Amino acid sequence: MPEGHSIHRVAGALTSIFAREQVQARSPQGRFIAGAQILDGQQAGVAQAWGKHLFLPFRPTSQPGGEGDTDLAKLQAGADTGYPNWLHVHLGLYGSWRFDTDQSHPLPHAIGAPRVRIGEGDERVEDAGSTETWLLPQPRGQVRLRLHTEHAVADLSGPNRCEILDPVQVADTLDKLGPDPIRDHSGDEDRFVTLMRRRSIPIGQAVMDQSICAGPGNIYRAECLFRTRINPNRAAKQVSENRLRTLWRDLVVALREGVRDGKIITVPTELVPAHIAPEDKEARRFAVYHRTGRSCLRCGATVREKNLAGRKLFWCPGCQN
DNA sequence: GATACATGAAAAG
DNA sequence: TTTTCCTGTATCC
Repeated sequence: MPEGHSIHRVAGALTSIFAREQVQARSPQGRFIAGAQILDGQQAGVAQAWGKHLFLPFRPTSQPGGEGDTDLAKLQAGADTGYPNWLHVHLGLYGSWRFDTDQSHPLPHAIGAPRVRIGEGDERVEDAGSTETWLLPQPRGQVRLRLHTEHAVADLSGPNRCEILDPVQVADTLDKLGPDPIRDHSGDEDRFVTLMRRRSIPIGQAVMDQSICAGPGNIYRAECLFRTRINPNRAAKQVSENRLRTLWRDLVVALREGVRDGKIITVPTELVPAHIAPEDKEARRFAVYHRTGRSCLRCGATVREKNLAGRKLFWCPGCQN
């Protein structure tokens, strides 16, 4: 259940273990055999994330060329990256990446629904890729795609999307996405404001609309609207430009902290409870998310919950106006 | 053993 | 607006 910050961490992990390496690809589960066959034996480039979308570029080892620049903004503008095959993964609600490495690479933390590492405790097998000092762990559960070298393995389970795109298709995918606060390129804040002010849907819904803003999920939308005191039920176009700018900047801060920390902690320092009730452990991490019926850490009003477009929305009716 | 649920999004109605 | 897809875990019999 990852929001955008997790995907940027996945990109970092995949880059650290696979970039510039020749990678073996398999589909232990069997649902991505043709795709794995295309990637198998190819050289990976630097992985990229845009919102919740992950892109890992590949090219045949026979293909000449230098480093190759996999920057998505340049690709979107039509530049040749030197990589013909792009693995595109969206984890959806319960996809996950899990990693194992030998001693040569730091072990990336698992990302997604099952927050456990592969490797430890798992049965190991002498498989292609195993070395004298490192045996590949047996795939656990439904592994759609396994990527590995002699030093590291990444297992992908339960993705919403897992496909191979050519550069034009990658650009088409990016065209449908709004600006990503983690990337925060110049002009992104203006674009965010423009897109928001065109919409009559509640801003609580708009923040999660990936064509307006790519990256925030249910937690960041609740927490950042709380932090900026915006009522999520208000129509997006009805929120002042100033407050929209404040919201964008808060999303930039919150999501980037998420990338840095590897977890979502959004309670402002001054609101962190000195001591917390046993039944309210979440209060240290979240101000409103999953705090229905509890007292607002800022104003004391009772935090509310309701269903909005199929997802649970949490907010404080006291201080979000 | 059901069953509900999850930090998502697209398709179907 | 509802259904569907993808998987694993928690919780309830």
